Amino acid sequence: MRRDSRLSRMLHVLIHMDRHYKRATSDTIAQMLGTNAVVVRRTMAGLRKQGYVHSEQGHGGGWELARALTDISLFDVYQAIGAPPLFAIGPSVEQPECLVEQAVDARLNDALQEAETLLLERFRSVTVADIAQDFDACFAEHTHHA
Amino acid sequence: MRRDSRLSRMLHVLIHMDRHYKRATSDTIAQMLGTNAVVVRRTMAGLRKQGYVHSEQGHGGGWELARALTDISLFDVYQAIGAPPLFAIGPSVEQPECLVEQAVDARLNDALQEAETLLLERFRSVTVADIAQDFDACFAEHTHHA
DNA sequence: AATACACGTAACCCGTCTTGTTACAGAAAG
DNA sequence: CTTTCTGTAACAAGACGGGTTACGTGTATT
Ligand code: FES
Ligand code: FES
Repeated sequence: MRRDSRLSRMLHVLIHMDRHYKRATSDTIAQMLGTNAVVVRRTMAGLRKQGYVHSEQGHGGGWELARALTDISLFDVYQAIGAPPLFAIGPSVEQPECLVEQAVDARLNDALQEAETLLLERFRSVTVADIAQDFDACFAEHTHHA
Repeated sequence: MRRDSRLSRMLHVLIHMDRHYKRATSDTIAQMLGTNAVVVRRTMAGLRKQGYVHSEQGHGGGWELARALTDISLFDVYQAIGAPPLFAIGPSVEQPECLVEQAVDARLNDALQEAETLLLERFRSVTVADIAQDFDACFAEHTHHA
């Protein structure tokens, strides 16, 4: 359990639901992700709150897409899972007294802020549908050579 | 203990040694960082291995700079502490079978790689001396208004 | 109504990683 | 020889993502 994989997993699920099965239970999804149904529900709760997916209880229930993949960006999904911290490094304390430490943290935060801005910009500019198309292309390539 | 603060701390120490006391014991450094002497030795061991600082044992020993701050970049320090992981998010597994997951991870890694490149580029282009100068400027400003 | 199915959520444990702490060995100066 | 340092190993603490169990709730089937 090193790095937070929730974003990756949720993207996978969204595309899976769009391309394979419009409706899927937590258990099915958990199996394909190699994890647990509770983890799936826990993570997808965020997506539901934002209205990207819809869930129904009881017999025949499960999860289904509530929006087109073209209307969901990586940033949307990132936000939906709670916008977890992006970086594993950072300053030591929030409000350091020492002026040197303030200068250090300012420079460090500058660089981190730049990288974060770039990363989130990329997230904003890519839709889940874009990734699905990548898959389509890769799949076509795959079958073409077979 | 949220984010790895070793980089920030080591930068602080380097500038402290250059501007205040050329020689300092682990205990002194630990006190100014608000931590423990063993943690200081542990972290600074990397800087010593790279030849940025020098340590001497026994009575009157301690740490001192072995290179000018102008010759040490943030990237150097980052490398010296072991180049810890920069990001807290990432793909779930290394070699996914599912082509969708591969497409997801490819896009994700693309964005992360871009951000990492930018961040390390910034680290490379800033020397510890640059930060020390920031401090000088801030300090002058501070006393000027007093 | 009873049952099976599936989500919702809380509670708990586990693995990993940084950080803090204790303990002890070795080296250098007084 | 004692004091003052570093060098390391070993271990505990705290945080966090992730896995698991348990139980409640809603819904379709019988
Ligand atoms: S398992 Fe369905 S898309 Fe990967
Ligand atoms: S304590 Fe010496 S520079 Fe911050």
